[in-house]
Amino acid sequence: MAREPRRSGCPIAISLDLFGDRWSLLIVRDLLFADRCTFKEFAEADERIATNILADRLGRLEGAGIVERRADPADGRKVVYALTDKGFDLAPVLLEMALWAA
Amino acid sequence: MAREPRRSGCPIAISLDLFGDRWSLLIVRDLLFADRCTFKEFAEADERIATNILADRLGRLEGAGIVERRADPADGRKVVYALTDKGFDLAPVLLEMALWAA
DNA sequence: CGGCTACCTTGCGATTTGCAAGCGTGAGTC
DNA sequence: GACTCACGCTTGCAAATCGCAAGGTAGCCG
Repeated sequence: MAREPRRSGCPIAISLDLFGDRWSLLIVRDLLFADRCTFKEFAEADERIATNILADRLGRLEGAGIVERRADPADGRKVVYALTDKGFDLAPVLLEMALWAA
Repeated sequence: MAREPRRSGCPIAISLDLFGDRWSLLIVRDLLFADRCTFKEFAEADERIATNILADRLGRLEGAGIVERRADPADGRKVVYALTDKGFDLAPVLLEMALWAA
């Protein structure tokens, strides 16, 4: 998996390097608004992300400190994903995007 | 140039279908904050977008009603791009992204 | 006209995507 | 323990997209 080089110091460009694609923010949306937090639940969202892309994006988001993975203590097969504080801070971005489209 | 199929009714997904890539919002940023409005100026921004990608993204943004192209009356070679109202409405999205990265 | 500039377009190799199938481990059942 | 399924990935491979470089067309400038 190629690591994105930082293209410029512009904060907007930095943000886009981290989640400037058609899938990353949908995962954050699911975590914030749709109560989805497992691999399977993300994969079953309406937009039908492919599982390899999903695994890649979850890895990147984790690497960027936006989400955290934890084993489910109740079921060792499950991995529960959760937003970090940095991830929660993306809520206004998603909110503005939703407002714009509406 | 493939037209994106609408993947779901979610307003966030709709937004991402239109500008969910690493370049589209940088063009909007240039128009909003950097006083850039011609092809050459966009191409010379720090992030160094390739010219074929730039032409493609400008076409998509125009198709989405986010930017408008006009011939420069003073110089027939130049094409001046400008944001539509719909394009200006993206300012809060970019602002939140910049705040998040900072 | 001749040279220059602005805006694209084309060719093409490299990367990324998307679909499907498969794998490994843990849970539940007997 | 053996058997079966569920979950979270990984792999293979064709197709689409990207990015670099080069070319092409039309307008300006002398």
